[in-house]
Amino acid sequence: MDKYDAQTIEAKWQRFWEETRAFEVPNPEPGAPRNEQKSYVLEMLPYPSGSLHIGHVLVYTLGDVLAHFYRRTGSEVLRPMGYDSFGLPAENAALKEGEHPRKIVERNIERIRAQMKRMGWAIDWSREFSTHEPEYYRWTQWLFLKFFEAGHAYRTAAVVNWCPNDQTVLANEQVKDGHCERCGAEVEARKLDEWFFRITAYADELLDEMKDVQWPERVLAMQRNWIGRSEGAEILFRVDELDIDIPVFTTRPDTLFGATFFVVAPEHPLVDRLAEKSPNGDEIREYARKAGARPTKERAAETDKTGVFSGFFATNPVNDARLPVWIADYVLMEYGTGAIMAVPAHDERDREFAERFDLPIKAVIDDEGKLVDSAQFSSLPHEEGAKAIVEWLGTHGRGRSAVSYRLRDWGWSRQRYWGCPIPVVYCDDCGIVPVPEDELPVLLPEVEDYKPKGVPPLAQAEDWVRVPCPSCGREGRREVETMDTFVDSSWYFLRYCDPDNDRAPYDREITDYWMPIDHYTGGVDHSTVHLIYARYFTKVLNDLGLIGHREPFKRFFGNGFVTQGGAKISKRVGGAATPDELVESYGADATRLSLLFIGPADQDMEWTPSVVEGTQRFLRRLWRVVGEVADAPVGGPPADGALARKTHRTIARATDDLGRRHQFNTPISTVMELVNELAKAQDDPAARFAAETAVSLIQPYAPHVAEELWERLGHERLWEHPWPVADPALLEEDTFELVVQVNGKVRDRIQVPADLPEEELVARAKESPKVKAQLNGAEIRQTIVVPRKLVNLVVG
RNA sequence: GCCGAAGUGGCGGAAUUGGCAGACGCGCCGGACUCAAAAUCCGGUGAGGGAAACCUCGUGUGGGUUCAAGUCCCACCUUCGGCACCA
Repeated sequence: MDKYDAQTIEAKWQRFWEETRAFEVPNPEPGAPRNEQKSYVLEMLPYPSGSLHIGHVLVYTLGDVLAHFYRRTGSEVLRPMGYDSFGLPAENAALKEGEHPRKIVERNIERIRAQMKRMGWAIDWSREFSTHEPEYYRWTQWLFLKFFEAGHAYRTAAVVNWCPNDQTVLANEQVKDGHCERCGAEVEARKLDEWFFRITAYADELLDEMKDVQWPERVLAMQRNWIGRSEGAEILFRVDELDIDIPVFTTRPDTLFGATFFVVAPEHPLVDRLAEKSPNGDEIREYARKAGARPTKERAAETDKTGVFSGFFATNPVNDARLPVWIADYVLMEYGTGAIMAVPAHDERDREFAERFDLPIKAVIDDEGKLVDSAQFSSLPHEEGAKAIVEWLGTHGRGRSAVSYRLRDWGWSRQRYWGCPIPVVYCDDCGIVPVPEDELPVLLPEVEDYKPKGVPPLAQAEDWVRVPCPSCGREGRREVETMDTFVDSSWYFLRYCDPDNDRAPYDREITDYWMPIDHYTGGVDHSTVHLIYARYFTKVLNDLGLIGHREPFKRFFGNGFVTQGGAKISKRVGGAATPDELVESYGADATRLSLLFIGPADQDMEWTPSVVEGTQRFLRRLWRVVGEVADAPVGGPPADGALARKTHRTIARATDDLGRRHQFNTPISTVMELVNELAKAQDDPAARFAAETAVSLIQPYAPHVAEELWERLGHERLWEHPWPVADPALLEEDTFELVVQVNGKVRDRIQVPADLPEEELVARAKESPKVKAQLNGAEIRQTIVVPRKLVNLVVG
């Protein structure tokens, strides 16, 4: 038999799949019967900011394995691909290369597409699109209009994250550790007008509907942390001298009797009024100005608490205690109400402040967790006390239970060029006016200088900006900011369902068939960004009646990072292998196999050349062994010997690992075992069955070599061939190795017939010379029998 | 501090419902083929003791439950990820 030649084989089948459009799937015809079993398999779409790296090979191979597996187990599989080509990542790549973003992006897309085809991924290429194409962003704009009309989108002045390097606003979700997620520059606080989506209105839905998805706990936990829901109470404190009530939020209403002072944040709107009436107004104003200008991060880093007394007192509604009102920067305006009741006995920060400024500390919970010194609530367990106190506040009109969130509204407009234009017009008379649907898309104009400089580059396109107000017809001005890339990617999976629709973003009947996505794969770095935005979008679209589901991704698989030489591979690092080089040296099949064989795909993994050398060696071995079996004459009766049974067990294991356990590495191991067995028993009557099965089971991982060997075995179109099914009758051997333990320690292993009754198993165990030696005549106190596994003899 | 995940040979990892720890692969050692090497094939490979049969120990640490624990319970330690002056 000839040598295994990956390049020739892979070229042959890739050409065949392309010519026969093997992986295109039609949409259901209206009214026609539909395949009951559909499977929408998707991986996060790539930014065309360069070419594919080894991490991409992992993600898309994971999706590919599933797509093949589901197709062959009877599902109609939708497995599309596109490019997240608008927005910062793509634009920054273009700026680096010094050419127009469109040119760079389109060049990268061509490169990536070629790489994907060279990997042999089973993609429905007829549905491909890029988010920067007007045919796509027209509908991004259309969806925005729906959001805007329904009050989900609004524009307001806010303190936002400003990246001085990228010269644009960033969403909270795009700031990691105080730095820009994309470029790493330290983020500044700026107050300016921004577009927002009211995602906070969906905080509870985003939490509650997690129960309807099968996601890794770690990802759900990240989203929970991000949303940061805290239950507690809002309580009104009265300042008589000023005739005002100040609300505070607390998660610990049970400690209300322990409040000994009161603090408002320096940015709190009431600070001006306090200063105005206070004898030390200048000091207050000075403190508030200085403290308020500092970012939260910096304030938190301060070791000593600072603050200034206002001269006023707030009244504790439960006991009329007069609490001195302080202004201090350890209280943040952006959380709760920007004012707190301070309970130094039971809050570390309040305690530090009390100690620093010599304020009283009053304990109201004892060692047993019961309330003390709390009037009629004393001696209640503190959880009950909390409820009782909130109830009391309610009946006296001084408070109610309340919930606070860490989540902020999603700021998504960018002062940059390369993004989806926002279809609104500013009119002096009519305000913000949406562009009529039939005038979409608002095309992104060409501008001379698209480089970021703090003001939106679109403002230069004066002819484009000046437009009649759609409402009154007088002169208006277009919005010159653009949408963030995460808006584009919040609905792209719907467009794949119906990519050529020019009357709507998609046909509801078609999305109702394909959606939700059955298996979504991508990096967990998107846990609190794309994955939360897409969930939010889906819920709004559902509430607007535009789609029939509330969660976009039924199951999410968060793949680990691939490292080479210890570094995360996002760009080409020195010495790291690229997919192109790997494919050239080892072929696509060995490369694909290597990334899934290293270890569990949901954990980070270190890729080394020795792994792909190992998988290449396996493929050569498979090629030789299966080739030899294929060349041998066919014949012999149906076999039920050891090799046949091993083959059935391999089917069962690979199927269960892939279909139920979503484990990608162990199916490869189990097929390797089968090939090892087959190599030793090529004359076995079941050899051909074993060879065919090995090829069939490895097909999702290494589709080219599998197809070629399948053809040599006299068959065709393995990718459409039903997945093998194990015969339950042949899953076990007719004998098994009985483990004999004495006092729980293995003392012998004996081969026995599978159908031996329990008493007989025990008898055989006792006959073993090794066991006899151990027992040494002692009396057996207890006998444990695990059928088909072991016998344990317990002696005194 | 809070939330989450994870600690197993020289290395990546396997062990699905509590039932033989270390599958599969890498590396290493020995052998075959070869003038030689590469490739390939065959065998070995947790640690300690022993000539061997075999024995003892062994899944981060310390306890516990059980005939039996990598797996379950309690208390810790370490690493990684998220959140964090969030009241």
